[in-house]
Amino acid sequence: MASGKRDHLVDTALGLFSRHGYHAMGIDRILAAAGVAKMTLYNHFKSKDELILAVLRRRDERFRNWFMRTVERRAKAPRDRLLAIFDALGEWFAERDFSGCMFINASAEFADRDDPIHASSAEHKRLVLGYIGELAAAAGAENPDELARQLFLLGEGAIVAAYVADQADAAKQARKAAEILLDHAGV
Amino acid sequence: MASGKRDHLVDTALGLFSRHGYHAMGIDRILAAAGVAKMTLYNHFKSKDELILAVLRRRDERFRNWFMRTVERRAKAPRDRLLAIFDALGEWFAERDFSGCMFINASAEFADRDDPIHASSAEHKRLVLGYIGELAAAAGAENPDELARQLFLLGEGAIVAAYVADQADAAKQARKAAEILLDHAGV
DNA sequence: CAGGTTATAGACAGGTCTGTCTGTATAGTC
DNA sequence: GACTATACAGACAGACCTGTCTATAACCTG
Repeated sequence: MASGKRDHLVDTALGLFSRHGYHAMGIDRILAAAGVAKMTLYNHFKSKDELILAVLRRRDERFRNWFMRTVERRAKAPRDRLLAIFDALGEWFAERDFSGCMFINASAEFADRDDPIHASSAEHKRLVLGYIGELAAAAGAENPDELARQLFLLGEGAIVAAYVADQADAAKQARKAAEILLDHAGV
Repeated sequence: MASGKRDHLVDTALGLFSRHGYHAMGIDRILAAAGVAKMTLYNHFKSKDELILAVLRRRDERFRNWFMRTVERRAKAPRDRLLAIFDALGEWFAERDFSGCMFINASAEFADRDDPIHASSAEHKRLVLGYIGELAAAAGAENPDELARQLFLLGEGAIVAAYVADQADAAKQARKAAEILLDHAGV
């Protein structure tokens, strides 16, 4: 094993940062929860910020894998896959410990656009948008990029509505709006 | 004057929390920037959290005033006002020190839904949604509440896209999508 | 001018934070 | 069995945090 400890540390930190935020969750509590010594952390990471970056990389990888798999499992037809985006979001929002999007939350805490943590969050959003763009292209939309950006806005809006405003059915509303946009885009 | 110091303190804190986040910005820096003594703060507020709540109340009041005034100044016809929502957002995003939505950011840092700060953010979003609902009703939409919720999602999505993903033209994209939804709603 | 309110500066307590250091133990490899 | 890498516990430094306290100064109001 290259480093089972490192993996375990990142996993533990992922859960705690997600539920409590990045500044509010201290290193010591993460270490205690993971059962790992402090020097092990600083052996693998230069700083807390680097641990956060590793957490975000893992979250990006896991989330997008789960998201794409769920969309493609739930629907086969290209148009249906674009709608399944919102079914997947609905699944996510319904999780018992749903704590919003780790990347939106990270950008809130690391406001400087040049901060690597903010930049990493931006990159995640670009990748999600890119995936929606692929789906839109596969569906033969007239302007796939534009359609993708509009569906992306609905998705991000749904995340905020579900997390901040506690609107449990935000994903359903977004789906209804998406249907109208798909009709209009000739999909 | 009941308390010019208190007002000034809240204003200063508003700017600093907005630009740097709530946990990252300490009381001492706020006091130094405001030129106010610590005891003055704790004379007016029981704790830092109460200062944050006062900041959010003021931000809610100012933002919604500005938002409604801008929408109603830019357009007179009901349908145009629903679209002017996104022009107003575009204005906001273009401000030099645009730092995202203070309420979305507050919810990110105060994750517990029972936290008064999170609850206050939820209330702000409900009020914004309510205003859009009024505009949709005035425009004679078939289902004004549903239309309002969908436009609200586009607006929140645009905020995230502009702030997290650095999409400067998010408001324009949201406006295009909104036009399609308005057509469909018979407005 | 007197009295009370409100502000001031700044020390202080007690806690928490990140990051460093020491010395020990465990486990795998030559 | 010796060597090396990795992990351990826990003390520690130094900074920063919130919130309290004291003692003094300014400013209205009567």
